[in-house]
Amino acid sequence: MEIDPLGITPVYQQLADILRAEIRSGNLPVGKPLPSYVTLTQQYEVARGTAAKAVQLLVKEQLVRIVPGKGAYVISR
Amino acid sequence: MEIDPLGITPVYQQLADILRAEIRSGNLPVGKPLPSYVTLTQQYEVARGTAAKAVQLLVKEQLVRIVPGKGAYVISR
DNA sequence: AAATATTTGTACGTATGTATG
DNA sequence: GCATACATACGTACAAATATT
Repeated sequence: MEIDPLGITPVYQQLADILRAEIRSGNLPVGKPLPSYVTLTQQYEVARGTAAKAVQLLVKEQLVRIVPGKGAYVISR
Repeated sequence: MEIDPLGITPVYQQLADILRAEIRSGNLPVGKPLPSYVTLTQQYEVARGTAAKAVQLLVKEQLVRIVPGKGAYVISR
């Protein structure tokens, strides 16, 4: 999956879409943490705040639960 | 109302609290827009993103509705 | 017990895009 | 076209929570 920084869809949405797809597919299994912000920023070349915003969307969708100091864990798919 | 940048409560929460109080008191009446981000940043000496985050909280609480290019209007109190 | 590393939380400042008037 | 206002995005920095050494 690729992110288009110039696309119509905001980058944070694109990233959330990617992560959601990874969760739904089981590629990111329940109980496992998402890649850290640092990893996400490097892997998708987005800013940290953008990565955080994307993950927050998934939290709102109750797909992940964030544990400060630990990670963002997949709780459902 | 004052913001304490070193307080326990996050600045964006403090600002949201202040604005909420202004709305509840009728000081910021229904139908009127909140001060703009520029005004908020100057008045409370916070960053623009912080002001935006505070206003977003009020949106979530359905106290205000943001109209892009116009302002953040009080819709309830 | 203490120091270090990792990860999320908050906050800053800045730049650019989009919508409205 | 221009000014105003919100939206998105970047990069950076430090604090707080957690885990490990």
